[in-house]
Amino acid sequence: MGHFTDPTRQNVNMRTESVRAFERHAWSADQAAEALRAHGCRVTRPRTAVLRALLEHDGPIDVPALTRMAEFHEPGIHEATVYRTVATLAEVGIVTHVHAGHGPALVRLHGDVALVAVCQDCGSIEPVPAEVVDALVTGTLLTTGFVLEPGHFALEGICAACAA
Amino acid sequence: MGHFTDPTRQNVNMRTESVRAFERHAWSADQAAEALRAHGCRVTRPRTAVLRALLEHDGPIDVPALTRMAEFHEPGIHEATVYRTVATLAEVGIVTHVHAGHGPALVRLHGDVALVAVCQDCGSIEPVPAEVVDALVTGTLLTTGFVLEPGHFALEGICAACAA
DNA sequence: GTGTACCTGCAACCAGCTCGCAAGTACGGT
DNA sequence: ACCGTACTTGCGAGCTGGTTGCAGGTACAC
Repeated sequence: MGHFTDPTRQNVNMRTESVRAFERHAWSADQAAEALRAHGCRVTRPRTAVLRALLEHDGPIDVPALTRMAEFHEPGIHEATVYRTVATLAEVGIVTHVHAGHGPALVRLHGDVALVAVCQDCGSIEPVPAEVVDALVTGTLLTTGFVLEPGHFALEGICAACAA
Repeated sequence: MGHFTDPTRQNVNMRTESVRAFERHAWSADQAAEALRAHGCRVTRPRTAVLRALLEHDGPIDVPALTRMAEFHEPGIHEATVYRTVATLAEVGIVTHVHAGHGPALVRLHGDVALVAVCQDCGSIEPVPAEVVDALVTGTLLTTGFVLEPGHFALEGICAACAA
């Protein structure tokens, strides 16, 4: 799978500045718990487990995989609970979810770079450089008045490796 | 719903050149039938009904709505048949389908402009100008090597009307 | 006209996701 | 430290969008 689906490898030296910016996020476990409480939500063991799983896994991840990771911290956690937790975290502003073509939606921490491209061949997920995203958003805004929200959708195509 | 979901209204004078270009397509019913035969596919009454419905309805449309329109030409046509017909037409290259967020996929004739934006508020569908699309595709290609296929996904955000 | 391979209608099925409900638990109040 | 209540969770049923297996029908080559 993609660069961001394997939490054990980092390979930071192979990545550009914009790629590393994509992986950075503004949330720690404490900040997230604080944000939850600020919204009148309780900080429960299942929610903490989902948050820890999200923090461990940089990059977009689908709910079944996220559940398996959260299960490491909270055995027996139910997938429906993870769906509800993700919805709660989205309301609070900690995560967003993107729809990448046919498959399930992908959950990710609400970071600074917000647009990803999914390979139709191998399913890998790659970030799109911030300057390209900016050009798209401002270009669309100026020509049509449409305000794009890059955190809520994904681009599709063929990645460099599969195209070769 | 959006500008392209109501086949009875045209309002051409309110639209820009790029918008009208979006509505033009390269297919007539005869050309499409020819393309089907060239691929070894039979030209049946249900398929003709779906094609006529697509030609009547400029712009993206989901399968349930397309089925209702096709039913006008071929009463009793089954939704599963329309799904299969759309898949066949996609193989032949007559249509593409885009995934627009949460809802069903949208089917459209394989025309000249390939990227649309869907309003999360009102569901309206607007084309993105060709120059913005080109900048996105070439910018992504040059910086990451990723080959985007704008015909297969949609952008999301808030349209000018809803933003106001 | 005839045969056959493809296509259609139908219903069952599947994936992704949501919901209703009873049991459990975080946390403000005391 | 304890209690009470309102929020959360696990669980299973259910919903939506889409696919598939199969028996019967039909386009089209001959």
